[in-house]
Amino acid sequence: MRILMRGVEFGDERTRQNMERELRERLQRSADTGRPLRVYCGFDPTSTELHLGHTVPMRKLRQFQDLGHQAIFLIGTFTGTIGDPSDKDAARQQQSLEEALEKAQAFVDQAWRILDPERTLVEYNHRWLAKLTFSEVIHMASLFTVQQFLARENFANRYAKGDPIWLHEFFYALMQGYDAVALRTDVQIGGTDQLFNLMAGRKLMEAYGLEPQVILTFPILVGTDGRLRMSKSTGNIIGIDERPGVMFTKVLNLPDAVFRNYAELLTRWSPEEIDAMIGAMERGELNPQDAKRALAWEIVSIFHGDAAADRAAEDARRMHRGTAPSDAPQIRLSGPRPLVDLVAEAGLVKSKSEARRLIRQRGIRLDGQTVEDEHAVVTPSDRSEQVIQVGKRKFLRVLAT
RNA sequence: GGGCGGGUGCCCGAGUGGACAAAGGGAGCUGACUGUAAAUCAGCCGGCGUAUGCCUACGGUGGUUCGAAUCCGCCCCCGCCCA
Repeated sequence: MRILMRGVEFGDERTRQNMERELRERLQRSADTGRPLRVYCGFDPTSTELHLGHTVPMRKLRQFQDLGHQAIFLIGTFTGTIGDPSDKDAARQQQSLEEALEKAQAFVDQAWRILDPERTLVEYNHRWLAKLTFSEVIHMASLFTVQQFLARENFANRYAKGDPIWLHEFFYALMQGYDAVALRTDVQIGGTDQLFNLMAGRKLMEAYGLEPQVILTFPILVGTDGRLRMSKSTGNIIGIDERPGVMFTKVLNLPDAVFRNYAELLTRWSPEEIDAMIGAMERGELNPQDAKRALAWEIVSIFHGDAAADRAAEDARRMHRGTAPSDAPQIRLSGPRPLVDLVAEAGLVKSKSEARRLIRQRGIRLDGQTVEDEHAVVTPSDRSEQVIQVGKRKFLRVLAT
């Protein structure tokens, strides 16, 4: 129980007490009857990449798994075509079912970094949501009032600003709620921003004569910018499939202020350890950089193992000295090439113009020497590789063919 | 269905015939400073072998004009008010 409730956050003490009590009762009943609880968390396939933000509820699912319960990894192949308004100021762009299914596959592939494939049920909500009849939808809609929706902060804001609120956005909560009905779940896990949707699930379950699910919500993980929720569309993500070195430096470059948020949501550290570290930082006994180095190691280790974490830490040191990390991309050259073409082709910059710009700003180095000439040419050497560095952290190794 | 106001670069937003790749802000990128953070300062910020050059771009389309983000026609879309 202590493990399962760790990190749970509702923003309301009464809700927390109620949920804790309900969860305790369910666990007891499960122990008595031998029926594992059905625990699920849904993810809309809006990108092809799972990121650290997704892993917070996923790891909670894993904890339930490890206690013998049934984890359901639900992919919002249908809800994902509508778009969740929860974290948005504006409506999300819609996509087709085909696109959603493609991304869903990518999600499943990455999910096994956290979940146990043997004990996970993967579900797709288009299987039941696509079959609902209009009268069923109307019935569900009749259980909620427009005022309840307009009371939600993001809708209220958009309404006040005169921004469009599309009718179909209201249905998002109903659809997600119906997932709980269709799956007959005992527990649903989600971010605190999902509270409204999860509560809609409880309401619908009651209306369908089912016992309402227990809901557990968790704080939102902020992105690399240190302010906004981590999400692909904001571009502030750390993907769980990213190379260990990239993951490591991204964590290292986080603003100091998010240390607690990350430590509590992502690491295996105990609350006591985390408090101790933050206390030491505040007293000036621990350099925040060292704390983040430990955090980076811990996070990389969780997803890629200790060895990869060690290597990433070493690479970060090398990069700081201006030498290429061990996993830097390589390119083979048969003859002299203009530097500008080379870095553009290798994808280190978006365009040749950008490359020229960077040279003018002294942001490109060749073997440690700042490149001064926009027309510089790279000539491959048989003897040794050459290292091109763009900005602080992009490297390219050049070898002769 | 009617009236009014809108649709501009990644986002917000100024711009009502040429000096507009288009003010300003945000985001992003580079450099300095630092702890590889934050803050601050400077620069950059559509593309093109760099060019007082060309291409792409101001909801769509068709016009007017030497010249259109700016004017006109038609169309699409959004907000507010009324029905």
